[in-house]
Amino acid sequence: MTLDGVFGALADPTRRALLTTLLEQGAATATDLAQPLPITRQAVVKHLQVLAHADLARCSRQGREVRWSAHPAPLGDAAEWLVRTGADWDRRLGRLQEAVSGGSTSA
Amino acid sequence: MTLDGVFGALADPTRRALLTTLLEQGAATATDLAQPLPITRQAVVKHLQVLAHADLARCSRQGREVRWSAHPAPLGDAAEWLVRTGADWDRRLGRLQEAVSGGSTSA
DNA sequence: TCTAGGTGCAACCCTTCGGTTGCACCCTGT
DNA sequence: ACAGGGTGCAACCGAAGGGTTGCACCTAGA
Repeated sequence: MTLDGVFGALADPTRRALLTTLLEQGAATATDLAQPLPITRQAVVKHLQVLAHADLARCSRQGREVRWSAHPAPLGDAAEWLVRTGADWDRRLGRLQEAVSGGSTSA
Repeated sequence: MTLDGVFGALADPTRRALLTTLLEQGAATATDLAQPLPITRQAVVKHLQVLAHADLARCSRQGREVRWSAHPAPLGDAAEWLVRTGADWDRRLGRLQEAVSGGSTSA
């Protein structure tokens, strides 16, 4: 899994909105998704392709329509990275506090 | 808190590396951070400024040096967004499975 | 005081990104 | 068959991103 792709995809508010919309509605076409937005269908397609490149969205053709759906599994990997990084810091902070306020004066 | 800034800052592998380095080493100057990297000190400074803009890093002047340190609190907010979004999807998937394989045929 | 190391600022380059437009293509329904 | 809606592709544009270089400034230390 590529953290670059996932974080990069989530960095854009329009893409986060598209992702949540897909999660709420289950599946939709680019045309449908573009309608309430102030941008073109083509722009939405580009955003969806970015999401797809991060494996956060997938598309399947049905007749002349292309239905997009969310695939939030990589969110878990990204969350894991965040929590692990933050947890490491918490542990380090805990050790630092121990060292500062702990029993022995020496570090 | 701005998810744009945090996710955007984490989208770059160099910035993630800088962040983890700061978390491991506690604090460092831009010159120190740039030394093992194949990029210029100025590039590192720009990356650190991006991290600072997302409130993921902070700097303080000490004499003629500027020491940078990590501030991973926003990671928790970003992780919360990820988990919440993923959890929503899990609940929806659970309901869908109930509707498909559950007792009553109507949704 | 003078030298050297660390920093900040500004200009510049090339690439990527977000977005638009125009057009060709294909599927659907009458 | 044919009109219409949905899609894909390509070109184009302005802005932002990542990176570099050059130089001025300031602080520490001899």
